[in-house]
Amino acid sequence: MGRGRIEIKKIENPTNRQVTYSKRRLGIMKKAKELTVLCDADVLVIMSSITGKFAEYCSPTTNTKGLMDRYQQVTGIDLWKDPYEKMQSTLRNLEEVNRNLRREIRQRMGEDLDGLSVKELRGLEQSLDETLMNVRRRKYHVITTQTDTYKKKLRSTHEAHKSLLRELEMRDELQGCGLGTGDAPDVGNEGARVLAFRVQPSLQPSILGLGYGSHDLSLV
Amino acid sequence: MGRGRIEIKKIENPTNRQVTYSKRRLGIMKKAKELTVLCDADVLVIMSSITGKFAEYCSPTTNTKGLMDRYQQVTGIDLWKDPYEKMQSTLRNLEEVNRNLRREIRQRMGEDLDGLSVKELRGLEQSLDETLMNVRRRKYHVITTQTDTYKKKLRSTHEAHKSLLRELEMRDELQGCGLGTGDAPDVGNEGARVLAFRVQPSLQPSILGLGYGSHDLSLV
DNA sequence: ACCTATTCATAACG
DNA sequence: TCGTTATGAATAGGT
Repeated sequence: MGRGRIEIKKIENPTNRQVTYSKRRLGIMKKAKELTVLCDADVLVIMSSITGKFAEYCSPTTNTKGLMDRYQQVTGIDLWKDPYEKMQSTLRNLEEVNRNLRREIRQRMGEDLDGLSVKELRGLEQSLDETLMNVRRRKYHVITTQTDTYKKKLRSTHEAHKSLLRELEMRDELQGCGLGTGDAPDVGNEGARVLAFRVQPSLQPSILGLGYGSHDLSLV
Repeated sequence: MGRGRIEIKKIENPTNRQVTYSKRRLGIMKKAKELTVLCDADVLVIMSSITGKFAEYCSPTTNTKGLMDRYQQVTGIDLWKDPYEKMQSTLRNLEEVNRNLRREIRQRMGEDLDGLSVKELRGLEQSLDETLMNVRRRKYHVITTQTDTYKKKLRSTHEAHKSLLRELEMRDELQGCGLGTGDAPDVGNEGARVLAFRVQPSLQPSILGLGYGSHDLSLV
């Protein structure tokens, strides 16, 4: 068709190619529409030129998604069925695991114990006992460490204080008397205040919202 | 085209319609292929006649799924993107929750305590203490209940045994002497055997595989 | 976007 | 479903 036949191979001239694409695209669209009407068929056509522009025709009786769904249902081709189902099973699995974890936590909080046998209760009791010892050990360790830190800081503060006093005394001696000793008590107060501030334990609230004592388990 | 023009409306003659469908289907396929080659374009065509048979053409450079993916990406049309992404975010969320639950369990098992402050440790300690009391209470309750049950069963078995004995004695008395007393010890043995069986404590292992003392948390 | 010579698709029929 | 053919439709190349 057209002035002389053409070989069916890629048209090298880009302009020509684009023109031909437009024309033939319309042609296919028209054919698709005609087929839809003439034969009462469902047709889906999607085209994209090298420029990335998409063109679509879908018979009015359906829509793209519906037709694709039916298509893959008939062909049995996965398309996205496989990853979807995999994901779904992963999800179910995670939910199951989650339920178990929650139940375990509840049991480790002394709730929901009705289903446990004496043997299991004994095991739980022992585990809790060991945990309690661990927690206490850890607590004492943290407290000791903190205390040591404070002691060291206190010591260094005292050192600084003393050296300041010494310096002042030396200055006093160098500059002679007459400035009094009013500064020394002040410096002492200052040190005490700093200490009081530092000794304040760092009561930062749990970053992750873990508040032991107010477990509501209302996650998700 | 063809011997005389035709109006573009549904072909009423089913045979004719089917024939036309087949021919035009091939025609569109051919055109699609030509467009693919001539213009280096991606083309997807899916057709289904009223009989439900599907026919597909997809340019060789891609595949149906790939082209559909790109198509919906460009158009932004949902298609199945929405449910998929929703699911993905749900999944991520569940995984996050899961991690938190596991961490909490680990902490309630005395591990992973390094990140906790003294206050949190104190709270955990108290919670564990309370839990321990709960568990012990529950254990004693279960043991007591079981013991009571066994006692009752034992008592009722004894009653049954005694009444059997009484009956036998009555029979012996009614039938007069001469049959000996060989039956009575036998019946007694039978009763003792039944009792021994009943007294067996039902040490069913945890149905859900929760074995306190061997927590590996290797779920999922 | 339009024109037109030419090729192609296909309706009707066997 | 397949082949043939007359005919109208599609379109390549040019403006």
